[in-house]
Amino acid sequence: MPELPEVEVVRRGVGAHVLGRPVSRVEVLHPRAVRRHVLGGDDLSARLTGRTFTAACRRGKYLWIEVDGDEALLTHLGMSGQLLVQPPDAPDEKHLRVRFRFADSGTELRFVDQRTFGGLSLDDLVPVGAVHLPKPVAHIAPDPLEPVFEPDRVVERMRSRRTGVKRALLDQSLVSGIGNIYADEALWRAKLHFARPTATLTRPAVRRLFDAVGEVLDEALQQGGTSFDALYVNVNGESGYFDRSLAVYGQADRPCPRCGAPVRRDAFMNRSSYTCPVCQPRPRNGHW
DNA sequence: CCGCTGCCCTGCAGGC
DNA sequence: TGCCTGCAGGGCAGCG
Repeated sequence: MPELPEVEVVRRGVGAHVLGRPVSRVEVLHPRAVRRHVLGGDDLSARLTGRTFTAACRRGKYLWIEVDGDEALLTHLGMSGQLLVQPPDAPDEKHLRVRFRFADSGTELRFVDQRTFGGLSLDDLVPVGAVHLPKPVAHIAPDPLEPVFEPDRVVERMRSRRTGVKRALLDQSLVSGIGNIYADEALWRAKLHFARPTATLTRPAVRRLFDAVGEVLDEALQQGGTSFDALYVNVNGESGYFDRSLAVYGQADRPCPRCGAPVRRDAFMNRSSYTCPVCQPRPRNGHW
């Protein structure tokens, strides 16, 4: 469940259900789910057994659970990953990849992932600036909901790029947590076309864009994230409701909520971009 | 260093 | 009915 609001919903669920509970058994049911754990599934399992989850943390779309304070079980949900808290007698999900049992014999933590783009690993925590991050997350920029996010600095970095504004929004080393849905929604709110060159944007325009990013992420989080189908759920298997508030994402041919013009879909980066052709005119000659 | 393409997977919808 | 293509919310290696 991919973008920041959905991952944050899962982080809160994990934090509420598995902290302080010693792990009694880890079953790795699909090797691809632990491919980023270099020493393999048996090692992951052995090193977690008997230890206790102490905190649930997140940066951008990465989620990790600190283990006794010095290591972290790092998770990326990829396109279709889920972390579910389930009673031990609940039937195995079709795409169950990793199961964590606890010494109290209560609920299990399950990693379920249809497309196996996501995965788990156990990593050392390293200091990065004012925070500690799992090593593979060290190069990921702060997300807009973190206290260490510095808007002015990110505005300048974005303006110094030589690329289109949507490509920059999706670059997790510039600002993290934004994926295809919230990029399109924020660009619509800021009335910017996805191909607008970052270098042609004024400082106030980029600031307005990041204001829009912050608003759309906050609103989505308040509604439990965006769920188009059963693949995107919280730890209890429940869907979010922000799909009802989407202005343009997935809304091809439906009216723009602001001006009524039909929303258009364009191919972009092997994916799709949705825009209002009136509110977000395509830039011409590298300008607008 | 930076920007960009291709690829890793499974499942579903729609066209033929 | 079944086969094929295109598409899906992500990230990374490797290229120029």
